[in-house]
Amino acid sequence: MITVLKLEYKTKQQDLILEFLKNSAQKHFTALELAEHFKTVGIGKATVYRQLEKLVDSGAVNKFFTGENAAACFEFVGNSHNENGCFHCRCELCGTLIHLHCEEIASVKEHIEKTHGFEINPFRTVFYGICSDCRNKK
Amino acid sequence: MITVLKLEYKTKQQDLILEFLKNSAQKHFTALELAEHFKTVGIGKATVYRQLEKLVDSGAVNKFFTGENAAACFEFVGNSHNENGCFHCRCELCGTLIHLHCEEIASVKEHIEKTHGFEINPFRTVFYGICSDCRNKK
DNA sequence: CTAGTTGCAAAGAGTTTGCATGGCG
DNA sequence: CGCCATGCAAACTCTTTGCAACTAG
Repeated sequence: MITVLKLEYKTKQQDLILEFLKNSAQKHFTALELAEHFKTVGIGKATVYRQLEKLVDSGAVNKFFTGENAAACFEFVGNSHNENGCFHCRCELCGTLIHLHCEEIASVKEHIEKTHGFEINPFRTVFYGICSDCRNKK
Repeated sequence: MITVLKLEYKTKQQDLILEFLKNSAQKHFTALELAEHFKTVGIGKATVYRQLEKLVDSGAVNKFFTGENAAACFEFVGNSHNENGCFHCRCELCGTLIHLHCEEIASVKEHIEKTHGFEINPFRTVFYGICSDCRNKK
């Protein structure tokens, strides 16, 4: 259960990116959004991509695809791979991404694992559908 | 239960693409793979993209992201919109697509709808994870 | 000092768009 | 005939790579 964030080589760029994501837990950003944000500090686009890759490998950051525009999203998950797993819901109309922490879903994860032999990866799985806001608008 | 694939304008390119996907049910292709395949018949890349979009809108074809390389995948799902909703599980290792008909999952769909106000679209939603075969191999 | 990192710009992969031509209804 | 679809190429978006300068260990 111990995640070793073995980032042997430390650079200030790496620190800045990790800190920013850590302080924005539960929020997600595309690589380009991050690149844009760090441009002011003088961190180049390529560095953002390269550091994100390392952070994902280290387990500190989660990478997932929303399917919206083929742009990957990144978000801090830390060393605490919480067993419940946090699922994402993406609204097909307005694009909002909703984080779902729910016992009932965690139990389905378990059900599928035991009964169907399929081990769900909550970090990659995204539920598509219509959010309550958009439903009400209709 | 009848899905009307209302494709008012019919072209032979559209027919070719739909037929090909229908005859390859359970298989998935990227847009570029399809474009490559139809290049020999004289169908342009842009047409493949544009027709795929329409077929997805019509419900005949499902579009999903493997997350592997940010390339979208397409596969025939037909008019069989069974009300239970058939969920897909995609193995991250071997790429197998598993069709899941299960009461328990249908109930979660309902739960999320009622409790979280989010209306899941079973056709777009794909569970990512590791299938039993690949788990056993490890 | 050595090896990994940075930033820039250029290259790549996947997808979308503009526009003139062609085909369905 | 009018309108949408087609095909080509160019444009666009997201991501990766080459390379010289730089920096952590």
